[in-house]
Amino acid sequence: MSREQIYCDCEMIHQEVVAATREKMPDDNKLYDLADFFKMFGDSTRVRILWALEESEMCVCDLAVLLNMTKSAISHQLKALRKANLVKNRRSGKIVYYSLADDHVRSILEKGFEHIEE
Amino acid sequence: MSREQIYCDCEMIHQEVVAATREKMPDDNKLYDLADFFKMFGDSTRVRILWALEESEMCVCDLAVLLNMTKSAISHQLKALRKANLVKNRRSGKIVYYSLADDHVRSILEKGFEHIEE
DNA sequence: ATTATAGTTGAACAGATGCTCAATTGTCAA
DNA sequence: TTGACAATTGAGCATCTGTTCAACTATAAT
Repeated sequence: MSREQIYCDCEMIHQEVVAATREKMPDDNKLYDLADFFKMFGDSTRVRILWALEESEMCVCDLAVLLNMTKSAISHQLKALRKANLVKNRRSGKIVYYSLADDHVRSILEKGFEHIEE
Repeated sequence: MSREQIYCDCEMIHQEVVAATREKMPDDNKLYDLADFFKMFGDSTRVRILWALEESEMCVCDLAVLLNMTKSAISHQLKALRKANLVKNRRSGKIVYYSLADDHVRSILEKGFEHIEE
């Protein structure tokens, strides 16, 4: 009994299409990583942080004031963004400056904007 | 007492930067919409559906078989994708065919891929 | 050393999210 | 009109996620 019949209570309607697509699809693990990557853009706090850092390097306090949130909340989100390699930081005395780590951020944000503007 | 001091227990470090960024930032509601849009790409099931539909139009059964999931689970996600204007559908008899509704999908997926491939 | 401020961290909690399950709708064929 | 199959829907449930809160570290100034 094939793997497919475990879940789907239906006859396979278009076998060739499914088979061909299965061939062309990237590996599942790649697609999980891709979803995790986009998850970073799927929260308004993180999107606003990214948009802000697009304008200029900023410290945690700047972002907290700008977004009207606690430093803690911002810091937690910056940690997630750092883990996803979307932002990087440098320390100068007591202050930690964050900036974008990736050139793709702007173009991804803009592509998204194009969509919702329609 | 200004709006900012409600939340942030710190002195504003770089007032000009914050003020300038606030000017340039899009409206908050726009950024919430943007986050909601990217949320659609932030789940592996939906990403796999989008990737599959990039190859070819498919019915719910095809997708269920391809992704090894129930029709119900697929249908729920297709509903979300439809609501976000990312997929459209057409009925032919008992079968409902889904396809991409937006040209941006491919380029957004590819931009994401570029990032995680580094 | 003590104090103050920037930033980080982990636990806890509330709300969001994705799947399952059962019931239902829509369409076609007998 | 009855039965079969594609698809949808809503409730329920378990998990994930984002914020708060309190405690902590790091750095600089007095």
